[in-house]
Amino acid sequence: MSDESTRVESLLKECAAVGLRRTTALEACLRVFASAEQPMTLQQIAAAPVFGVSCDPATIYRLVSRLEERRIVRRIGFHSRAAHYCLRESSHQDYLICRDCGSVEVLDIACPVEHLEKQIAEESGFSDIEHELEFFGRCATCQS
Amino acid sequence: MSDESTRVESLLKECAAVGLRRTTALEACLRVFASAEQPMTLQQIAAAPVFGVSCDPATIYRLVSRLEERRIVRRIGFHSRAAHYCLRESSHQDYLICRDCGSVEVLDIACPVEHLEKQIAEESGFSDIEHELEFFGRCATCQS
DNA sequence: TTAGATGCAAACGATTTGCGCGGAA
DNA sequence: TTCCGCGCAAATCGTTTGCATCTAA
Repeated sequence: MSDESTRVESLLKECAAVGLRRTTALEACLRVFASAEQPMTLQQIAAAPVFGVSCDPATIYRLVSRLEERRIVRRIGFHSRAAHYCLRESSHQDYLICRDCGSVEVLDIACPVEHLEKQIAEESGFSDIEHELEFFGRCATCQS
Repeated sequence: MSDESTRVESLLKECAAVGLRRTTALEACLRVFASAEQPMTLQQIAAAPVFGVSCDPATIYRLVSRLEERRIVRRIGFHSRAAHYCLRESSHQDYLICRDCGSVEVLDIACPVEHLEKQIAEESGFSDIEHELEFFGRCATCQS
């Protein structure tokens, strides 16, 4: 609650610092992200109850794009047609996705590849390396 | 060459074994996959010179979907809007993608997470687990 | 006052589906 | 002869963009 509000407040400061205006939509959007358990699609964000009925998809699209450019949110691929987004602030996460029902679980493991990034950067000449690791399988429910 | 033909031939046998008919499109499609250096999009496949001028995208879509269902090809997300596909036969690969120009490199590293799959399966109840690991960065060219 | 945001509507690109025809088995 | 696979055309879906209006700074 208050915990989440504090979080949103600090995110808003971060946004202000990178030149974003404090609009209703931004605030609502951050609130959605802060309370989300999992990465969300633009549609899911737009449909969240924080926005009265719902919000214009184009607005959400541009808003989230701005947040992604400023590196406040991270984009995740999964295998669905729609992209998913989550806050960058939380530490890096890896995911386990059911290829039948599409459910997403956040994996609670020490990410095993972070140390590889430096090595790969050196060998390839790439800079600013990040990674994305996903496991796909069939969840218990879908196996029956 | 002849090496590639042998490979295509063996893939065709595999296809026949899972109930696919030996059509011109299937053969051409497998040839494209066999000679591809990297995962390809449906569009790239459809535009390959092996198909006269080009092939109907719907045909490629259904063809590749069938191949994916039969587990002959694997689908890969990357972050582009279009999905990429590659043959499953080759051993598992991890990728390094430039987030500016979209170029794809196949990483020549021992994949560090394969041993995690069993552990994750046990803890989560998921079955048939596979993973996808991608590194994103800016390639040397895009840094200038 | 003014540059950045929003809403609405229309354009796009990548699938995805319906349907009638043709060819592999 | 039968059923799978193909091409064409149309529908979907998730963005992505143009433009006029609004508003935080």
